[in-house]
Amino acid sequence: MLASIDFSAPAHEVARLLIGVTLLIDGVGGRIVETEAYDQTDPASHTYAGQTARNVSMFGPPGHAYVYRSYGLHWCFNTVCREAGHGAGVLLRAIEPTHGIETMRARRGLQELKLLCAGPGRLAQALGIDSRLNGQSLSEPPFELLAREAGEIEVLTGPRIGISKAVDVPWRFGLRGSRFLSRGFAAEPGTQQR
DNA sequence: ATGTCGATTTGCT
DNA sequence: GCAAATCGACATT
Repeated sequence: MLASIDFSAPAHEVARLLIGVTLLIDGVGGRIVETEAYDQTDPASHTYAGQTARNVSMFGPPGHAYVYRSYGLHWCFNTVCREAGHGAGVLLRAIEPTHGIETMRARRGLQELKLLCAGPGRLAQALGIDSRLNGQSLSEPPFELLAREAGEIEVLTGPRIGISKAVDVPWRFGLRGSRFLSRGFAAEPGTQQR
């Protein structure tokens, strides 16, 4: 069943809606368990200072991909939010591997399931994400978004990771109880730290 | 279990 | 020139 996400909503709402949704690229991927929201009013966002060659797709239509290179070597994957021109998006930080696990293991050169997609760079490597996908629509191949199963899920929130500005904005979201998070949430003792 | 360091693109917010 | 929405290797406790 296809997921119907309203990507024109504010980034922090979309970030919450995406938890539990299954993302596949060429049939490979899994259930989204961790996201972070960024928007143009946010000093930690790539779009804070306006449009540049790197971030153009974040100013494009919602429901498309923004892919950028992090620290010069990792790819990171975002979904663009709000109406075109707002420069808002959601960073996918962790996925629970469910589809094409052997493909992901091969791409990552790694056996351990827990670390296959636990982190934005790892997730991008496992799903084969690179700049070719930048600006592409998420409602067309190779992308597939499947609605989460019926029933309640609990979403945790906390401060975002790896930034030095707006560190107190609680725009990191995670699926409670998942062992596939990139890190635990402070509010939830008992969840792993790594 | 925790620390530090290197790889290397992008924009200077 | 330098910091960055990161990760893995290697060192030390």
